[in-house]
Amino acid sequence: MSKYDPRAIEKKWQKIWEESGAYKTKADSSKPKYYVLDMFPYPSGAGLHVGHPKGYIASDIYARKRRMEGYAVLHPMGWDAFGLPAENYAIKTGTPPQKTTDESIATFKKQISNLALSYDWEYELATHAPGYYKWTQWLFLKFFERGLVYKKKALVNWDPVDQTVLANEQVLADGTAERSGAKVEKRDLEQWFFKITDYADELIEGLDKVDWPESTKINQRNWIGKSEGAEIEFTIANSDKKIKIFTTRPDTLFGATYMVLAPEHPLLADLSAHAENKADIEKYIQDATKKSDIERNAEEKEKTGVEIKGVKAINPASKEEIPIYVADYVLGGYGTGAIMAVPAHDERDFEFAKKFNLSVKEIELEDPKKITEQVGGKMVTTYRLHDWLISRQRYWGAPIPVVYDPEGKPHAVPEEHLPWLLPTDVEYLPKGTSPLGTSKELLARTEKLFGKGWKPEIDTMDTFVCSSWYYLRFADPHNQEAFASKANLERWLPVDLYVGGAEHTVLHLMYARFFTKALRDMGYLAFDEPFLKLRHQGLILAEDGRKMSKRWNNVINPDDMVERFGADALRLYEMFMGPFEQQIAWNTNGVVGTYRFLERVWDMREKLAENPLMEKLDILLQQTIDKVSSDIEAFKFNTAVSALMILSNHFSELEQVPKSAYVTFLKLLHPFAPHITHELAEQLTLKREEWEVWPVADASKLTTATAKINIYVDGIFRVIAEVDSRTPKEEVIAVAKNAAQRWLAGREIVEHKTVYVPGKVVSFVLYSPSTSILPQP
RNA sequence: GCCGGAGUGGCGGAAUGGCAGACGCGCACGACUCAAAAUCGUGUCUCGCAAGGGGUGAGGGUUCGAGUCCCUCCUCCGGCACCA
Repeated sequence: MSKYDPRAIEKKWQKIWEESGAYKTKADSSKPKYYVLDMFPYPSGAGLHVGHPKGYIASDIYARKRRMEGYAVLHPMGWDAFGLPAENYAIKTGTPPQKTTDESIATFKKQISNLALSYDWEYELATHAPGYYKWTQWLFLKFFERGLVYKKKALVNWDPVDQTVLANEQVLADGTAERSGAKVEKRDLEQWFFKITDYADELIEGLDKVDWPESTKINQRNWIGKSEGAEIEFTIANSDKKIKIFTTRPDTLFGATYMVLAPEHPLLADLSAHAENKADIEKYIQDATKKSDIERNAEEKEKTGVEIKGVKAINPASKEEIPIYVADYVLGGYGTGAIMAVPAHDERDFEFAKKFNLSVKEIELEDPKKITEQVGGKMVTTYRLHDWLISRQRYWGAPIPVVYDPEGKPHAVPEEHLPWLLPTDVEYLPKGTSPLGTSKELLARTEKLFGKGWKPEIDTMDTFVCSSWYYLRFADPHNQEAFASKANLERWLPVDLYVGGAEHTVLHLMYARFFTKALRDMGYLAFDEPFLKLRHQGLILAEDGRKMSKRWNNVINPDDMVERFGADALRLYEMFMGPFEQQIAWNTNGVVGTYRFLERVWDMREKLAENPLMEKLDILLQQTIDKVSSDIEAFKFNTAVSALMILSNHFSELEQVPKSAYVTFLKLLHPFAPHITHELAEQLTLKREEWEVWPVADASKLTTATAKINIYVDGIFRVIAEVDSRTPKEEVIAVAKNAAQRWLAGREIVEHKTVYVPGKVVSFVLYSPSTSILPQP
């Protein structure tokens, strides 16, 4: 009797699968399609830890089940390859990002291959490949043609030491730059935007159609932040200037006793020119705009502000003159950047009014619509969502395919020049402008194609642009004529199951939905939502309960686990350790548990027999089929594995295991542990069609012939009686009465309160003078 | 502050309103062994010799029956955070 040897088995089968093309995507249009997608990873130099593959294992189990059910399954993997870590590494060492990225991809791919994830590697893609970003740029041009891309000035984080723009992620909570330690400032720069706000309403409504975690839907709705209210103009005394405010409470207009403008408000320069305290105002504005958003939030919520002295606004309802303030508790980026302050009805306004000794006016509420009309305002809808800023003053991204004529007017690079290649002759070290500005080749290329005095755009695109359409490219990743052919898009899209981290509840998932809707409106797609079913995996923490990190020296490498216990035991453990979406600490002893389970499954082949199924075993078998099937669908992998263990434990108790039951068990185990099940199927000389087929439970056998009746007396569970399932009600109650005699003796049953739940419960309620459950007769 | 989610053995966790603690880990004892490991077996919420009682963060409620539903509160985790 040979011992279970995962190393030998797994190596053998991985080789067979690779050579036979076992997981090639079948174009077979006679089969229904199913598209299972993982959020593609950023290939970092550190490699994988055991937490990374958790989602991949789950989606793989799902994909394997679908194949066994007769679907044509698309299950691809790729690389979100552009991004900051590779660039920062280049800055530090001078190694080109192309090189480090390709090395990281090779490492990731090798680690993933050890786990028998059934990807079709012919569908592999990477966003940094010119063959891919050509189409990212092409899509940019389509969005540009349609007016969904525009350029405008925006405030960005500026590092005065490194002389560069920083991403928000590179600014620490105290407002200093992560790299240089300099105090980050805000600068007004020309930036490219995607007009995602055009789709704000549809992005909210579409959420009702998809099977996503409720919390993710709520997060997206909150992020979009739709809010109904009114825009009302306040005139300025002795001036023809007006200030427009947004409010959700026009009914409180009479109570507006002062106004507040955000420090970024465009009218401020004008107003302060007439103010008595011009210098104070300018100083306040300067201090406030210098602070990063993060810093503005990190500060205690103590209100600050300055009055614009000598300038008054007129409340359009009460006609009273009211003071105007600048204060940073009003945000420039929301509504109109100005508010009417109603301290009687708003906590923040009240706090401010208290600090600056402003009057608080109690008022009667008006009808919102009527008062808005009366003062010449209008009802409007405002969103917290802003247009998507996609310019990055960075090297390692897809170049924005735009050139400027000698007058500085932007022009789209014509399609025939795509891919608009990322130059390689650049200085990575930030010098105050985007690294692409240091490329002689890019400038020469631009002048050669467009003429003397033309200049290239030197910003690159946010990497989220690249990942907003990769799920479309997977339908047809090698197409040179289009981002994907119509036929392939129709065949595979939308994604039926999408698995990935909960950290992407807002950005990536919303950008991708925006792309889908915009491309639908351009006629390229025929569906509204890209991801029909979405699930998030929970983090795997280290054994010490902290996040796995080199810093804590607590990282568990999946390669080591595969070496010790095999990929099958690792896969099983990651699914068994707890609810899929929950964050759980790693425990290597748990892998020992699933390894032992597989050992027992292995040893069982020695006691197979062509016996018929006993009724008890048959029922358990059918129940296991039913449970494992529905649990996989519901992403309750932990209880699915548990059900498999229960069946296997039952096999262990038997002298001989009926072969047919064992084969069914192998089918159910197969998506979880593909190597051992293939090996055992081969040893049993099973043909593909005999076992690589998902079993269906025989519903008629799911219920037992005898029912266990729980008997309650006075609300307390007492005893179980077994009866034939078909026994009529009166007879069951009679049996129950008999079984519970001990607790019923000498007491009177309230007959009409005897509860009978078929097949489950008989509950006797007693007359009881002491507790008076019911009124005495 | 607001919006989600969750509190169950020594640990991870299980439980369509119907036997709380499935399954796994750990631990204890036993078998095998010169011995250990591995493996197998038995036990493992708590009080009690037992019959029986108590027990799912706290308190109340609904119900024949509550871990599960409702109310109040506490704690933890995640997200948003002066959004007018």
